[in-house]
Amino acid sequence: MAVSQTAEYALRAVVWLAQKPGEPQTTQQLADGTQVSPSYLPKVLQPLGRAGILTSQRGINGGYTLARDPDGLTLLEIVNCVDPVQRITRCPLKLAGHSGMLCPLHRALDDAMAELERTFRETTVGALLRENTSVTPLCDMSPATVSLETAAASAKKLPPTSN
Amino acid sequence: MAVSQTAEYALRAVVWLAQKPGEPQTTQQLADGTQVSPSYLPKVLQPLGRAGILTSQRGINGGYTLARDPDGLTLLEIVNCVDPVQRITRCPLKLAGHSGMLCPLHRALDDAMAELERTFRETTVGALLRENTSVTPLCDMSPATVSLETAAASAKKLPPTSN
DNA sequence: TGTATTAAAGACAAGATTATCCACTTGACT
DNA sequence: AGTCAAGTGGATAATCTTGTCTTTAATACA
Repeated sequence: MAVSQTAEYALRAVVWLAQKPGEPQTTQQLADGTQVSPSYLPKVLQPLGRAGILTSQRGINGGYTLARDPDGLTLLEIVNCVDPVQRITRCPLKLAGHSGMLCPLHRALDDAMAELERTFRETTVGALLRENTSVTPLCDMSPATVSLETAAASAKKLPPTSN
Repeated sequence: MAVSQTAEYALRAVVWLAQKPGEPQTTQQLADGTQVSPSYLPKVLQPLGRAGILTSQRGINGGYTLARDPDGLTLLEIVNCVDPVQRITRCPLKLAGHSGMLCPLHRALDDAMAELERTFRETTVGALLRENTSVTPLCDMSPATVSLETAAASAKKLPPTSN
């Protein structure tokens, strides 16, 4: 039982975008920065676009931009776009007498999902960025890694943009 | 994001068995009672057997029996047998500088998984059975349902055992 | 010892998730 | 308009989860 790959990818992408406000990031840039396959990433981002969490722009200087204030954007909204937290509202066994109420087992399972939901709802992207842990703001760019990544990126095909 | 089918099935089966102490339940009885496919159920139960949560006995009067005291048996142990709660112990992106500590994003994700784990660990099977809700102890047998189920079961092939 | 009953194990099928690729559209900038 | 750089959408493949079936092994009982 884990956060799905797709949800992971979506969260990484949004956090990355939140660190690049006003700079549209191409699929390639996002894929490099978040270590997600560039061919799969668009599939992950499309639901986020439809939900208004990010905007996409085609053509030169296009890419994805965060459309929401990071401080008002919860992790729950993001995961719910791509892999919704499924609450249990009625007994999965269709049993007579379980109309409104859940049996103890499914009550317990739904409580667990509710906890998960709460944790995700209480964390905003903005709050993540402001945490000053020793490691890094997001999940990337310690000095060594940054130089490696940009080296790899420019080696591929990117012009030496200032980044 | 939800509890997997397999984990659901395992939990249903264990709760069912906890309600039938000392009466080995055959795959068919368990499948009827928990509404799990009788051809899939054995696959779900085998890991529970290996973990010592239940015992199985072949032959006449065989079946599955709960091997543990329901009050000492947590939901976490059960789900961990078939669909382990995966904690995040190191950054999924292999980044330099993230040896011991998680970045804020993965810290948050792991916190959510920890909450899930805690909820499951704090609920025992015994506690579920003792809850006296209006619905029923487990997820089954309101009077109407019981008669329907036993009717269906005996219609299939079971001799009119006293049950 | 033989037979009926039951779980165990493994091969296989169906479905969902994850991932790849290509043709197409949009947009910016000559 | 023409051209290049991007995202969009659809078809397809690979992998994992879920489910089925058949054969085998164990157990009880006559």
